[in-house]
Amino acid sequence: MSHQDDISPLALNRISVYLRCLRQLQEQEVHRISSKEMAHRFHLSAAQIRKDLAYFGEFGIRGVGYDVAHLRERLEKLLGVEREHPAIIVGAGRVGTALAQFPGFRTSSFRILGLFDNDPRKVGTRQGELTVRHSRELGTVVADVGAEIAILTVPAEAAQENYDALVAAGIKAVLNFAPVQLELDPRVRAKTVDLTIFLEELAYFLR
Amino acid sequence: MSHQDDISPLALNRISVYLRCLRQLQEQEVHRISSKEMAHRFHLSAAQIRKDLAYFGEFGIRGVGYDVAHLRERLEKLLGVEREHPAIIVGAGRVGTALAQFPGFRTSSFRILGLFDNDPRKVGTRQGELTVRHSRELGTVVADVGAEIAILTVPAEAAQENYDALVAAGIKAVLNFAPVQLELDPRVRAKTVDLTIFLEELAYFLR
DNA sequence: GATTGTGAATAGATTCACAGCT
DNA sequence: AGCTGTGAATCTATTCACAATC
Repeated sequence: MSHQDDISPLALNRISVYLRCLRQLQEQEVHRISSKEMAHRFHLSAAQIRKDLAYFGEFGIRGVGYDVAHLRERLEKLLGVEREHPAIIVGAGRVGTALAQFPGFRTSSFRILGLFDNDPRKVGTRQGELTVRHSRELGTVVADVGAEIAILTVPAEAAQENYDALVAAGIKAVLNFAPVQLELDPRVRAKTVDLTIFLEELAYFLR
Repeated sequence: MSHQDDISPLALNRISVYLRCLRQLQEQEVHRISSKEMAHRFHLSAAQIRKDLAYFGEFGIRGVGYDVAHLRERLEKLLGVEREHPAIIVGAGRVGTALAQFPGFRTSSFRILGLFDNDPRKVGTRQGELTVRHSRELGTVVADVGAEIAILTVPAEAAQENYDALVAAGIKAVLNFAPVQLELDPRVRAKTVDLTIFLEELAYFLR
């Protein structure tokens, strides 16, 4: 928005971390904080905090530090989470239904507005405030509610076809939980989150 | 194990990806593959595959490629997933119970041998093959079953105390799903997986 | 002839250290 | 006096390109 698109995903993820820290500071009624103090409290690097923030503009006051509320607002705008993002979940298995009812979404900018599955036994069942709809209705619903983001929680072998269906439905971004290398459409950003890769990373260090 | 410990987490995660690809190739009865062909099939980089693999030894045959079954075995040993890893889940909320019954664990080297919560209403309930136990029993069970890895699925405000309890119980590694910056004990490897950070990364690119 | 393994080259990320503000 | 913002230095990762090998 305010800056170029070519920031590294690592730096971008750190911006999210800073935002989370700032929210916590605000709850603790801390109004001002220096990069040094923030690094100390949250086990981060002060130089990196300053570099990351300076990349997007001058957010601090020399000699003083950062205004917590102000910086938080700026970072929320930066990440685009100052407005709501309509989202859907595709795959009403255990993980999909768990996420559908995730209370953290209440305080986030992401609104889960649909939950889909292609198993007729699941279609029509209620999950919290949502009713499972058939995957074939994906296209209509994405258009109707203006869904931008899809969370993909289908089995590995169904991931690609569902990704393709989401692309066709006009979704903008996909968070994929299936352990596959998706063939990506350049118009639709995707991020894969694979539990076993995290566990294997930990396993490597077990000796 | 076979090599130094100072590999980057990125390269390590790519090794997991290669392993996943090799398993898929084996199912398709592909016995030999070149880095180029593998890169092409799975949308990876051939040079990087070779560099990553060569870092741990000479696994291929010049002019020919890699033996799928052999390379798979080597990578499994490398990651330490050729033996089973006893694991527990702490936090029997929606995410914890969904993971407890995750069918993917059946074919993995990770065995979920305990599920814990401190809510007395949850203690004693069954989740698949597991019965929820009270968190105060953590220490005993970790010792009894020799649990190495804990998956932490408690609310954010309870994450640090549960992490500390796991450290005290002698756990070796923790996969944390709570959105907090944990204060880490240097003896216990931890990896935090934060859903909102992934979603915010996607949100940034929505324009 | 084909493909690996690898040093050299490039690109990218992090840390240092201090000039420039408040 | 203290802290940010930043260029320069360092460290790390990726890509290139080719000699070594089958």
